Amino acid sequence: MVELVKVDEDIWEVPQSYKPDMKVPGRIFLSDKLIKDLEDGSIEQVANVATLPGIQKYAMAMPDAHIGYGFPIGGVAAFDLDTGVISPGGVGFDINCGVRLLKSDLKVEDIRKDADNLIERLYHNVPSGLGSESKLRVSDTVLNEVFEKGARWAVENGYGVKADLEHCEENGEMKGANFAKVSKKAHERGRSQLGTLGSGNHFLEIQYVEKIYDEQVAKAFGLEEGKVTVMIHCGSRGAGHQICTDYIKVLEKASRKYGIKLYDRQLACAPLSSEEAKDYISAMAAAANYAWANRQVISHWVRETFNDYYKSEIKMDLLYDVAHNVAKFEEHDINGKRVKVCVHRKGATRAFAPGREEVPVAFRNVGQPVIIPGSMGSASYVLVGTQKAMETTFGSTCHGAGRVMSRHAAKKEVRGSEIKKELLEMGIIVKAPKDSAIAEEAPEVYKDIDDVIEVVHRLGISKKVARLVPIAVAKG
DNA sequence: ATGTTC
Repeated sequence: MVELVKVDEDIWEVPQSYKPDMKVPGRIFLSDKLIKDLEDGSIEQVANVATLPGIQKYAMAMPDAHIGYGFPIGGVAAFDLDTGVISPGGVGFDINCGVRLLKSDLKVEDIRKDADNLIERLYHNVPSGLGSESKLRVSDTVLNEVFEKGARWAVENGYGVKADLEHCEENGEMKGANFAKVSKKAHERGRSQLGTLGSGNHFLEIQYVEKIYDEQVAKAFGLEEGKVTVMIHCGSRGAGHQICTDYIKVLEKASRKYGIKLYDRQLACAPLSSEEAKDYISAMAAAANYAWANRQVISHWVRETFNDYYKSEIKMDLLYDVAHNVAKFEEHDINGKRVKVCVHRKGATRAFAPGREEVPVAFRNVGQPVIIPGSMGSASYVLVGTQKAMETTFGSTCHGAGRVMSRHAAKKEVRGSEIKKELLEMGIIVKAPKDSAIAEEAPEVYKDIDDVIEVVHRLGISKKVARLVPIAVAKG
């Protein structure tokens, strides 16, 4: 196993000499404390990614990194448009898994007594769990619209307001999506799941702003200490999963066809200029749009639930919606030149600096809101994108706490009923379909979110704005 | 993450 070289505080390098075909070195952003939890396999995966054609600067891993399919989760890699590739493994199975944060005007002390009832209703109104089906049934024609318009489809059909769209990455609508590139099977899986949370670490959480770190940015984001927020963490469900599965096969063939040497079969990819890559990109965009529509529909039901419960219109503005599993075409400064590259972020969040045109006008002078969900029962964070991120990580940061124990191991090691009790003693209500779902997501199977955030803050690849603490959580 | 096995 390769020795990591510490090049600076919180920065570790996988030397380019480790594998003969590495085009660039690897960079892993980790504190001395967190490096103990880093699996050897993650380092190997970073090195493997560095062998792919056209990769720029470094193959990177954020402090929440762990082993994933081909690329590590927490991985960032940018590829040159002429010489580089795109890989479904660099995006992930849950295409455009992401997080959004709704801001209410309610105060934490006013809502405590209602939390039990509220989460019960939210749990009822937003279907969750493995294979969960929506109360919304869409026709083929409508589903195609969802694939191509994303959150805009939802807003145009009464699920939310126009302002919501301005507060999503890509306005909740990735261009270039083509439903014709989505298989029949993916269509079928998508039809019944629009407006569902899913399972695993996906959740819907009532929280409050416990602490503000940056008054000026918090003000620009409209965050106030003691105010209630709602966080929604989910993705593209079975549709995105099927699209990923379908295109891994296509790109495995393409890898052979174009003679790309793969250190790991899971790195299947195709040159960005190829037909296979273009098809995957069109389908990936469709999945991304499905995920945005999904989070938008869920947001609408959350608003409805609160309004109905309090018998009045509760302010529930969208702060922002981030995608942490997607590949995007962006301009970055590389070797003194501004070039367009394809940035893969898999379990990594865009953290764009002030001034970037991708950042909504309302936040353009402070930077992009970065929303980082904690594990169940732990804090979540709002951060802000920085120039340092642009220079160091192609404008990227971490996406969460990151696992330290597999789902399988967690189910054996941890008792869900115990966790539920412990959380309740801490004042956190958990609603889940079964106790084993709670065990898989227990706080102790994740790294400490505060440690992960400390690293990205100290590195400056995003800066702390606010810490959010859970009150009640509904999960799949 | 996922109708957890083409």
